[in-house]
Amino acid sequence: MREHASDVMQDYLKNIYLINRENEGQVSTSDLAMKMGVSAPTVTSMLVKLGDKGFITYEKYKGAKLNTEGEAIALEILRHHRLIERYLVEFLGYDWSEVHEEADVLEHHISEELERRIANALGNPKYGLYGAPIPSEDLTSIAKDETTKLGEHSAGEIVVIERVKENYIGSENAPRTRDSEELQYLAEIGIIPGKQVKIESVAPFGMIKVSNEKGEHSLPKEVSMSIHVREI
Amino acid sequence: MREHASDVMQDYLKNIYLINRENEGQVSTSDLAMKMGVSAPTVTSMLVKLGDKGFITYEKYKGAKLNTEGEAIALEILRHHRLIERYLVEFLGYDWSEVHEEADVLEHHISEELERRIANALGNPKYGLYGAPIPSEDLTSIAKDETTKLGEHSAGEIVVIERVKENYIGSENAPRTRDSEELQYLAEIGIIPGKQVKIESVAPFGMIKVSNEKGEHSLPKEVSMSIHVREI
DNA sequence: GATCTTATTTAGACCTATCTAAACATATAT
DNA sequence: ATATATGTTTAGATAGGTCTAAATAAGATC
Ligand SMILES: [Mn+2]
Ligand SMILES: [Mn+2]
Ligand SMILES: [Mn+2]
Ligand SMILES: [Mn+2]
Repeated sequence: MREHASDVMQDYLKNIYLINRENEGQVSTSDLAMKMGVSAPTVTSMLVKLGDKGFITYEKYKGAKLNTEGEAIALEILRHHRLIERYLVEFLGYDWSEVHEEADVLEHHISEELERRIANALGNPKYGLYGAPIPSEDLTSIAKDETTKLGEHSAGEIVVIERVKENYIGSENAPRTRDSEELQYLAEIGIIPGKQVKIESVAPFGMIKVSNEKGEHSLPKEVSMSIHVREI
Repeated sequence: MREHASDVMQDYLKNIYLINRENEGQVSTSDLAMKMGVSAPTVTSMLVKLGDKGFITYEKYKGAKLNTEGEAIALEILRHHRLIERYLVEFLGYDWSEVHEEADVLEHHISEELERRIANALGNPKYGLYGAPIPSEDLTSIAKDETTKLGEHSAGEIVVIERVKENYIGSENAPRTRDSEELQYLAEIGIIPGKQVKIESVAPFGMIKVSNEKGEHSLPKEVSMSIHVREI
């Protein structure tokens, strides 16, 4: 029936999907290499394989784009990831800053049965931590993200944090995965889903200054663009 | 520090440990091949690698024996396995016949942190499903198995089922892993931890006939030797 | 103890995922 | 339009885990 995708391939497909969310069009070799933490030639050879298996359409020097099958796999893994994260927080007392790496491994190794049971225990949620939408069980739909980015707001506005992204575009325009320490720091200064912040000013270089009950905090552009909020 | 053991190596070490429990002395290439579901040459080459890494002592044509390091890894994986099985049953409503395969995969992929949280949720138990002893967190001790084997009892005795082994020595003297259907069948005829059976007779070839509220059931030697009980 | 049988190892191959160094293509700047 | 810089692919190598076919060692039988 469906071609088999190894764990590693699943990660490539998931990351192609995630990069593509940020960055419409084809996904480049170097963006993927950065995200996957491997060399560019490694990516090239993998893209060829993924293309042969029909998961993606790959054009030399142009980049990769998911096909229907590849997207289904990406959504499947993303669903696992977000369900696992939420489960670990709600049922095993993890802090939201600690679950990402655990989920990044387990996402490839839970059975469909365990996925169902975890989803069920959580009440079959449509959103995971920080409002990240969870693909539906049949992998046909994924809730739309209704939020805006903190970095797009202007001085004086008050917003509610909805979501702190795990993956974002870093300072050199390279995608990266935020690590626990970074998430922890943001938590410490009160950048936590559900909490409010006021935009104090937007300084040069897109630096943004926000305030909350923990005081005033300056965030660089890349960071403020990775925090999703809702205006009130 | 410690040499790295891949997932596959972890399974070899775990299975060397388990075979050795049944069968004192060195573990043979063919027993391991059977248990792992791979060819004999594959095992030979893996035993050489495990020897080079210091996990086992391997002598050509004589078989393998775990070293301290290899045993620690085996116990670690076994601990994960048994904690996961019990967690799935107690917290996610799995039936005890369904969890083995799930645990066989997940045992390699949970972090030490998740292991601790799972153990904690279960009250840091010393025994898993069917009374299978769980190695301690520091991997130095494992509770002793106080049970006897159903197949060692005589007609007239009444025993309580303590444990239905997942791994046992099959009819051709080859170790095998019991599958869900088999566990399910045993469950259906009332061979379930905690339940009593009376030994009705011991027939030729070690065939044993037992009775309980579900009626009379005949079990072949290999099966009766894989069911641990306590006399009352 | 010579012979037959069975267990084990050796040899040689393949597939996956990765790397570095070198070649080449595309995009940018002068 | 040419030169330069950057991004991408090709080439060739390595390591892990597996296989089948063939050689060889150990164990069992007579
Ligand atoms: Mn992953
Ligand atoms: Mn799934
Ligand atoms: Mn396993
Ligand atoms: Mn552990």
